[in-house]
Amino acid sequence: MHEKSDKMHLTDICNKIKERRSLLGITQQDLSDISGVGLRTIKEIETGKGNPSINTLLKILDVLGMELDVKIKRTIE
Amino acid sequence: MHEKSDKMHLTDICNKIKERRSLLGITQQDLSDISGVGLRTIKEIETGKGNPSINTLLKILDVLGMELDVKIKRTIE
DNA sequence: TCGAAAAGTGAATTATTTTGCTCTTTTTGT
DNA sequence: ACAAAAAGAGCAAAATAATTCACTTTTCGA
Repeated sequence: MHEKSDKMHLTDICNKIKERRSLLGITQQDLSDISGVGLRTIKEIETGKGNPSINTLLKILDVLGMELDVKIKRTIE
Repeated sequence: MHEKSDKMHLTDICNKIKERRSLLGITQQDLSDISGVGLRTIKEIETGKGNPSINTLLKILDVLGMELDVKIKRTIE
């Protein structure tokens, strides 16, 4: 249950990255060059096979004009 | 500029974890036991010396009743 | 349909996180 | 003030992320 919940979250993040990059019309190579994160690492993340460190994630999100937010869970928003 | 911005974000996250745990009145050891993340790792994170992977962060946040959100940056909310 | 660009995969290496052990320092309650 | 509990740190081993290089597959426009 825990594992699954974590995985879901992680894949959600990965999907958002992939979608956002597509929307911006840049390639994985572009994202790699600009963010300084290795191309292979970006590929891993976008195919849901990665477990990046926060710093790696932040570098990528920054280029995509996105940010990370930590908040208290609410059952009903 | 990039480094600093990233660091700020990371320390923000670390601080929120530390504060939230205190609020809940549990020890680092408790958090370690419940989340399954090593005590040393939790200490590292709370003292701002860590760069946890997403999975590690999610395990901790889950116990603390918190969640991660990825969103588009807005200059003015 | 073709060919080029982009995306995905395997293997090997390097870098970093995660971890436990031990010890010191700080905090907390009585 | 004292003792116990909790938090912070150094060290080294194990696990895993990050990176490079080479190759295959898929996507996409002319």
